[in-house]
Amino acid sequence: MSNIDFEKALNSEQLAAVTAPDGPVLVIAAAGTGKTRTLTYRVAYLVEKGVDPRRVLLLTFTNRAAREMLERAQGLVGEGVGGLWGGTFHHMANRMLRRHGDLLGYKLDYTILDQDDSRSLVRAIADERGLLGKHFPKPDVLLGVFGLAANTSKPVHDVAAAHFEDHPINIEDVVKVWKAYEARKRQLNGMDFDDLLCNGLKLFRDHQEVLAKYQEHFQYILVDEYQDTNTIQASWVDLLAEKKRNLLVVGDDFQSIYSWRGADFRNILSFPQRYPGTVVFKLETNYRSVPEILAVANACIAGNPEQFQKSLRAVRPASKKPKVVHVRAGEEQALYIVQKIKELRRKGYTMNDVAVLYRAHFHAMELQLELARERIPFVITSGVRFFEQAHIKDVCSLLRLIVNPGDELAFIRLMGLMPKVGEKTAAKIWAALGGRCDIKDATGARALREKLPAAARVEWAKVEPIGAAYEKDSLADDPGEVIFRFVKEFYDEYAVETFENYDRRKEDIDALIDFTTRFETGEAFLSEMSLLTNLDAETDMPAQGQESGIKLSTVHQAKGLEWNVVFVLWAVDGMFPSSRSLNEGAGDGEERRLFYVAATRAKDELFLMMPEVRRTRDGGVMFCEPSRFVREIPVSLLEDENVGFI
DNA sequence: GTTTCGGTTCTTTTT
DNA sequence: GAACCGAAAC
Repeated sequence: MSNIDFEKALNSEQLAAVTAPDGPVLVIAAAGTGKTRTLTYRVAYLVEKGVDPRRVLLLTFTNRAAREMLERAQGLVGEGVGGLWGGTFHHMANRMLRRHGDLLGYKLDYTILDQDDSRSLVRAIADERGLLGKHFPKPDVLLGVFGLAANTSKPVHDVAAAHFEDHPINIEDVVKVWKAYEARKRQLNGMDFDDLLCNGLKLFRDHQEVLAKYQEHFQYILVDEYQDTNTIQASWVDLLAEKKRNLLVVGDDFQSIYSWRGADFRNILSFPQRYPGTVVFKLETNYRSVPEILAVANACIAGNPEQFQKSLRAVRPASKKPKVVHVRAGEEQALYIVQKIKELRRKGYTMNDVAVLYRAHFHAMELQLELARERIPFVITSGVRFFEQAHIKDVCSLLRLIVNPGDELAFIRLMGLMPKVGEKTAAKIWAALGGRCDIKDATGARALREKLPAAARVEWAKVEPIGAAYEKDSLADDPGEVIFRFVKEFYDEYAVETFENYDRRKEDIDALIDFTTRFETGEAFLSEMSLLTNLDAETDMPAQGQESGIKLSTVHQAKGLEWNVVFVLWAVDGMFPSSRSLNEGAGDGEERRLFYVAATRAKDELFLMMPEVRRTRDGGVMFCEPSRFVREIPVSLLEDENVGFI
């Protein structure tokens, strides 16, 4: 019943990859060459061939990519793709660990710690050891080191020594904090993001019977963005695919931009050696951008010599050259963009056709102000993740504690909401309760009540009955109801008194409660919430959604997306490439790839913004050098515009 | 000893 | 903003 005309829908490069025979396949897909299309059709092709979709695994790096591909595949073969395993590495690891985590000594209701939780825990540990404040790295820096060690399977000691090379940091202290961090996570029955991956791998390595089951189960494995896999992920896939060897990976080493979290594009380069008999396909025909933009992209990436050679072939007709816009400073940059946007609007572009991309969130500060002043709608993928905002985490803390009574972090957060209770008091009570607090159980609830200060006891009285009602009203399968009652009985009043922007926060909370209805257990909801990014929140949360407007985004978050018109902010040395990354000493290869990703997002027009000066905090100015990535592009490929002093 | 509050400083990239 | 620091208040 083949009702898909593969030959008509795909070009010859894509068709070859889609209909590739069984065995290892490597698809090198340059930007805009129909990578998603190819993967989607590959899924459809397999299903049409009679493969049971439940035995196909599709791994992606973002939830968005997973959803997009599943939706598109469904469009092709209808309900036929139902049951396909699709999602991020973290999701898949979580799915397996929820079944088999007990083999590694976890209780199956373990909590997933997000960045914010990990940070609190590390801070608390450093504080207890008197390491906070003075010459000791901040929690985020420590977590970066721990994470890199985990994702590259290297000892923390070595990674820390390399990272703090010429700084007087006591490496032994760093290792001690790490050990304590590991122990505390165990105690509270929690895993951070890296633990999900590491334990996912450990599960396969240490438990042959589990591995064998999944090896047998998955007939076909497809991996998207393979250039961004780290050692752990690559090994995990290798184990899983070992038996059937029907592994198809897609990627582009030019777009590898996650080495700072352990990604190693050598995984993709060495794939043919690791899998003898690999068939390699190259997709180089670019449908997205006009030839002038591709010429700039090709010229830019030529600065990175040691990569797979490939170049983007244009099919669209000639158009305009990308523009380098010289402006005075950040404010003028914002003014120029606003003016240009108005022009584009007159030309018939809608606001959804335009994106502004930048290296770091704070680069867009002036622009945000200017857009707001001009009442031009914009959507921003902000720095703070939706699910990590204080009010969102607050309202979930009760549910978290109920689901996992060992969740120290949830307990401390929840108690911190009570008057006269702060971090210290909460930690003391937690210790007095023996590192566990089950408020579903009347004895547990009483034990807690007795230890609270009088002022807190009054407030707590409003919350406590929800714990008792949990079993009685069978709230276990209704996470939203727990949050709803918590807000109604206690948090709403607290929020009014605490936040000056109560209304906005209340909207978020309502959207969150709405969001929970799609989950059948508290634990499923909590896992999902930790693993979703704010990008997903934007599309998943009804109240957040329906926005349309100019997109403001970091280049990292823009990966895989495209717009008709793209502005790149601050194309100057020190901003893009960022000075921090240059100081890391790893060269500028990754920043160049990032610049390449930015340029290849544009379909019709590309603007590289180049302010002459940066205002410093003390009111002075600092002159900026044009970005080395722009200087490397032959001038004949670009058009200059001098805005001068507005 | 802790909490709370007000002022100051500083922003890389993310599952 | 939000994390951090210091000082007042409990």
